[in-house]
Amino acid sequence: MSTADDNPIPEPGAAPPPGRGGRASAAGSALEKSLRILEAVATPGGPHRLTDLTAAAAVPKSSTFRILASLIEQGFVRPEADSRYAPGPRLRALAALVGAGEPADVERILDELRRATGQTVHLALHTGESLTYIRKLESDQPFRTASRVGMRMPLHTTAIGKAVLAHLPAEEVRELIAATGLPGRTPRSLTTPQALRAELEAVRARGFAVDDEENEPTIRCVGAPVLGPGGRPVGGVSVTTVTFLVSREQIETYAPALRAATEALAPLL
Amino acid sequence: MSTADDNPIPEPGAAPPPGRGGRASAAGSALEKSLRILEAVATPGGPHRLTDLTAAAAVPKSSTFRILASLIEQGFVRPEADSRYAPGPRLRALAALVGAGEPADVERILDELRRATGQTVHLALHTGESLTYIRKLESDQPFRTASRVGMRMPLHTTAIGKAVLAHLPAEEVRELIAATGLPGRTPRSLTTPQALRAELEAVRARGFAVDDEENEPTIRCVGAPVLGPGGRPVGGVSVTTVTFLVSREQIETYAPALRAATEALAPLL
DNA sequence: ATACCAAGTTCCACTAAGTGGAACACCGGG
DNA sequence: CCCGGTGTTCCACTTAGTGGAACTTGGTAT
Repeated sequence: MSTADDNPIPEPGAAPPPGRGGRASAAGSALEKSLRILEAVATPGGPHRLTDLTAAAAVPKSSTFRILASLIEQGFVRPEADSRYAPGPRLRALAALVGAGEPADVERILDELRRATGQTVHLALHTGESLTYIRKLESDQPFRTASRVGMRMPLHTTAIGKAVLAHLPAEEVRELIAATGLPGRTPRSLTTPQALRAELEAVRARGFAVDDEENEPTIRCVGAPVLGPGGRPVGGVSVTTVTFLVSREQIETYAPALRAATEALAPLL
Repeated sequence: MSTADDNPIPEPGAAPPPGRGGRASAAGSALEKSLRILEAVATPGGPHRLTDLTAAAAVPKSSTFRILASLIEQGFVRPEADSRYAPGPRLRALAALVGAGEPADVERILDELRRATGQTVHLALHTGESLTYIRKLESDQPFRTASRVGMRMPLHTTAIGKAVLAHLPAEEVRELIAATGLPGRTPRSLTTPQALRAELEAVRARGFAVDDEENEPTIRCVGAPVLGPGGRPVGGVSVTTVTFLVSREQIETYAPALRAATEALAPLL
C-alpha cells in the first residue's frame, strides 16, 4: 500500500545521469527540492512515510530527511506519531489563503456536470509541463477509474491536457514538446509534433478535446479548458468514461454540458 | 495602499541585531525566506509589488528578487504585468490538495454565526507562535474592524489565541512564553505569565475566552477553540464587537452560538 | 534464537548555492 | 531638470546544503 509513485510524470531533475556533465536542464536547488517535498507531503492518502516522500519527490533520502526537519521547524509539515509526515498548520493556513476563491460554487458546478452526464468528472490545473488533478467526482457506475486527486498527467495524452494545449500560444507548445518530448502511453497516443498540432487545430475548432484511449486503454474522455483572464488556459474539466459503455459518438454529446461548466468556472478559478 | 506590513507579528528571524553573535534563534536559511515570501505572495489584496513582499517577508530586496525568480521558474509564483506577483498554478494546485476539507460547510457555519449575532466573525488557524486569520465575515454594522484575512496576531492578546492556549499542554504554553515573551498591545493586555495562566484556567472552565480591549482599544471579542483529533486546538472562531455597542455582559451571550459553531467545525477543519 | 531486510537516522568532507550591500537603470512627478 | 522611490543587476564572500555511506531500529521469516 505504498502511497507514492503512481505518478506517470517523471519529476524534472529526477535521475540526472552522472558523467556527461553537459549543463543540461539545471537539476535542483534546495528550494526546488523542498517544494517538491512539500507537494509530496500534501498529496492525499494519509500521512506519508519518508521513503515514499523520497520516491515521490525524487530527492535523496538524507536530503529529504534534513529538509523535512526544516519544514517541520517552520510549521509547514507536522510529524505524525510513527515517523509519518502530514501537512502542518502553516501550510494549511497558506492553502486557506490561496484557495479563497469561492470553492463552494466550484463544487456545485462540477456536481451538476456529474449529475447531467452520470459519469466521472475531473477538474485539473495546468501546472507547468503537466496537469494536476485537484478534484474528482465519481460516476454513478460501479466502476472506479484509477485516477486520483493529486496525480499528475502529461498534457498531450489527456483530454484536458489537449484542451489546454490548444489554447496555449504556438510558441509555448513548441517549447513544451522540445522539453518533454511526446512519450506514448498507449498505442493510440499522439507521439509526433505533426499529429499533435493537427489534433490541437481540430480541438480549437470544436471547442473541446477527446481522449480516445490515448492515455489509458479502455478509458475515453471529453475535456474542455477553463480560460482565465486574457484567455490563458489555467486548467480544464473532463468527463471520463469506459469504452465499453460509451461510444465515441455518445461521449461527444456531453460536450455542451461540459462547455457550460467550464464557462461557469472561468471567473471562479 | 501598501498591502504589506500591517502585521503585528514580527517574523521570526527578522532584524537579527548584528554584533553579539550569540547563536540566539537561528536567523534564516534559503528555505525559510522562500516560504515567508510565498506566504506574502499568497496574502490577499491583489498581486503584490516587490517592495511590499520584501517588507512583509523581512527579506533583503535582492534576495527577495532572486527567490521570486526561482519561485516563478517553479510555477509557484506568477509574474503579473507590471512587475507584480501573484500565486502561480503550482501553488494553487498545492492549495487545492491541502484544502480538501469541504470549505462549503465551513462557510455556511460561519455565516450562521454571523447572522445569529449580527457581528463580525473570524476564523483563525494556530500557526506556530501566532494566529493566522483565514476567513472574515463582516457584521451588519456600518463599522469595519481593521483585521484582515492573512493577518497574524499574537496568541496571548486575542480571544481566539487565549482559547487555543487554554487547550494546549502547559509545557507548550511555557515554551511559547519563553520564546516570545508577552508583549503588551494595550494597557489591558496580560503581560505576566501568572496573569495569563490564571486567565487560561478561567477560559478552560468557561469553555470560551474574552478579549476585553487586550488586543486593540475599543475592540471586544469572544473566542472559542476548534479542537482537532486528540483534542489538540487547531484554531478558533471569534465574534468581534466594538465596546461602545456591546457590553462585557452582552458579549458573553454569544458564547452558546459560538460554541455550536466551533463544535460543528471540528470535524471539518 | 538468529539472521536478515527494509526503513529511519546520523555523520561528514566537499562545494555549489545562496547572500546582501552597493551600484545601476528606470520612471513619473514636482 | 533633478529627485525619490522602485525594480534590476553585479559580485566577492562564506554559509548552508549535499548525498554517499555507515549506523540504528524494528519487524519477520527461517
